[in-house]
Amino acid sequence: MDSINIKKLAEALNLSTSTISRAFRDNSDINAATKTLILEKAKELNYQPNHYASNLREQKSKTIAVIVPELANNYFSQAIHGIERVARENGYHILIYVTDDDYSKEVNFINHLHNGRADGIIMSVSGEANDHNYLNKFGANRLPLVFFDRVYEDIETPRIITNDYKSSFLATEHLIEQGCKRISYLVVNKSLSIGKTRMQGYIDALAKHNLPFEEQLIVDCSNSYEENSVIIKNALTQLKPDGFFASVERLAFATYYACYNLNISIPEDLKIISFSSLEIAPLLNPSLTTITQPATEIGTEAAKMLFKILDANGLKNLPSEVVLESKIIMRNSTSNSPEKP
Amino acid sequence: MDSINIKKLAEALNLSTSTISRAFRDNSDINAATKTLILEKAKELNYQPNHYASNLREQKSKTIAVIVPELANNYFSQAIHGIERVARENGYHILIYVTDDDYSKEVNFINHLHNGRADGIIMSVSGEANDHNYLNKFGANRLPLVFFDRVYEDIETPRIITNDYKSSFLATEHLIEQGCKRISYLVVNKSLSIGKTRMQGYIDALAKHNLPFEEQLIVDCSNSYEENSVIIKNALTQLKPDGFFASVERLAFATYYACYNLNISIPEDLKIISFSSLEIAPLLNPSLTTITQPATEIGTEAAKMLFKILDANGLKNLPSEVVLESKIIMRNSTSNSPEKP
DNA sequence: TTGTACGCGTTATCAC
DNA sequence: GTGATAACGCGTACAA
Repeated sequence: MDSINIKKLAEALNLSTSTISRAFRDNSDINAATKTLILEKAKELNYQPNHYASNLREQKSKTIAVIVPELANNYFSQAIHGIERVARENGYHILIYVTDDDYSKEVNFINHLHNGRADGIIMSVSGEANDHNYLNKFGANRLPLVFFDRVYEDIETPRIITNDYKSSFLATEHLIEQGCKRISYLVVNKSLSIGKTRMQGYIDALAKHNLPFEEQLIVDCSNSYEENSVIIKNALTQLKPDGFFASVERLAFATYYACYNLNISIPEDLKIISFSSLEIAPLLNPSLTTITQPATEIGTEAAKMLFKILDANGLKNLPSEVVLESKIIMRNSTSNSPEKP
Repeated sequence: MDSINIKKLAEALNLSTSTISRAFRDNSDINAATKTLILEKAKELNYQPNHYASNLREQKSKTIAVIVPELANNYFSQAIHGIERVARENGYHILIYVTDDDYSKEVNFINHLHNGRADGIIMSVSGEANDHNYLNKFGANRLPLVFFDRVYEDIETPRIITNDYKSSFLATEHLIEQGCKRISYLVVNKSLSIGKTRMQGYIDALAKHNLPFEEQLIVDCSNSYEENSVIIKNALTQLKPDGFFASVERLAFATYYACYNLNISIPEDLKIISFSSLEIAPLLNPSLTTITQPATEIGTEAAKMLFKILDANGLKNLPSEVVLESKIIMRNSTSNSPEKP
């Protein structure tokens, strides 16, 4: 491996390594002429300062890590896209870690990242049912951390979230206004904060409209497509709901399949509204009424927040929470007079 | 910053840094007892070897970079998911770069990556219309590189692709068999290899079935949703095709919207088949007939290929091309007797 | 404005 | 089996 380094470049130009180094930083004084000379030669020889050496020297990595539960989900892809853009604009790179909703992977990732590999972490969490204390053991050495969407309530760190309670309330109210009397709430894990918050909106909307709340109408689903299929079919046949409020888009899709299967027609027999970032929700059969979160913007804001923390460098009068607005977009899956769009 | 390092850990245990270091590698000889002692203390003090120092020392980063044109696309999300899994299993991390189909960004990313930040690159290219020579200037120092899906034909490096020609041929034939006489081919950039290959399949299938090939039936679209909307509407009204073969899923979606708008009914008036990795294609209205690429598997194979190269360490009798099979899944958008599924 | 010299945290080599 | 030491490539005091 005869790759180029600062020393060789220095020799080639008959200069010292420090001068070369200076040519690549903005702060140091250096003769403009020598600087251009160096940069030219560097380009010619394809030299770039070694990232790891710089990092070691400067004790920072210009890298942020992004941890998400899954990737095959429009919401997270869009969020990452937002993060990537902001990161790049700031000269940062992003590392991606997928937990597959596995708490132990999350813990592993976080632990490993504390070896200097990243300057900060943006995470949507996976282990709400578990112990979050692993995040505290780093003490003051914990990397700057920003939560988005799925958060640990008991961990003190900035978070970017959406107004889930209000959206859920309005979503449920929308179903009620469309005539639903027996609305079921589909959730992946109702003990998770996000599932809980959304459920509370649902419960309160029922109460406001004097509809009884039945425990059994809370349908707790899993992460497995097959299991959900069974669970949802059972819910449909046994509970006989006339409305579904899905807390996650995946559950709406599973419901569509189940309804096709059971010959239940949406929206005549069952109306459904779902949290979803799917851009082609209008193309579904029937088009799906969604609560759409500003996914890209959430990513953007999360990244901006992280950079604020990194810039602040200890000063801690930062906003601890940013709440963005989701939008309810009404379509045929909750319509009373569905027509082809 | 009083973070822990190997020296402090050594002091805390009254050992030398070398011994500590040994405890963390698998190869070196070390007393089992001291090793467990060290690992325990390390855990207690939350010590991990600094990644950048190790990298500097070992001249490798245990990191691979993934460059994709876009992220808000099921295909690439799934591919990245596959890559991430394999990388993690090999103890590697992945950096993500999104070019937004901008050639200059791609060049920038590649250049920057050659500073030691990554050990290898997996890329789906963005700049086919441009000069690919920038990849050659690194000479023997070029990082190991694997292309997937979108490749530069003139760059010699392993690639993971799908049998696009055959799929396209079969897709077109399928439309013909369903009774289409006037099939239009929707492409984003017909000069790109992927657009070209798919087009050739289309052309040859027409020929086989004695259908005339008309230049104007090749509809060249853009990356802008608005522009495509206009282009496709024009194509529908002016060319009056009875079949669409979309080389990219985005164009199929745009067609759906256009047809809703123009009151053209799919599949009665227009049949459509598209390359797409959308998992909920069955839920569209009507359900979309797709050529589905094994996206996750492509990612997996690309990553495996890269690791093979990294392991081979120069030995170059590696397969230069892996071709995976796409599947055509027939649904209602190309059906002659559509019924609700 | 430029050069010298040291150290960032780690690991490989060579002693012991 | 363990310790001392040099080197990885770079950036910055400090000296010139």
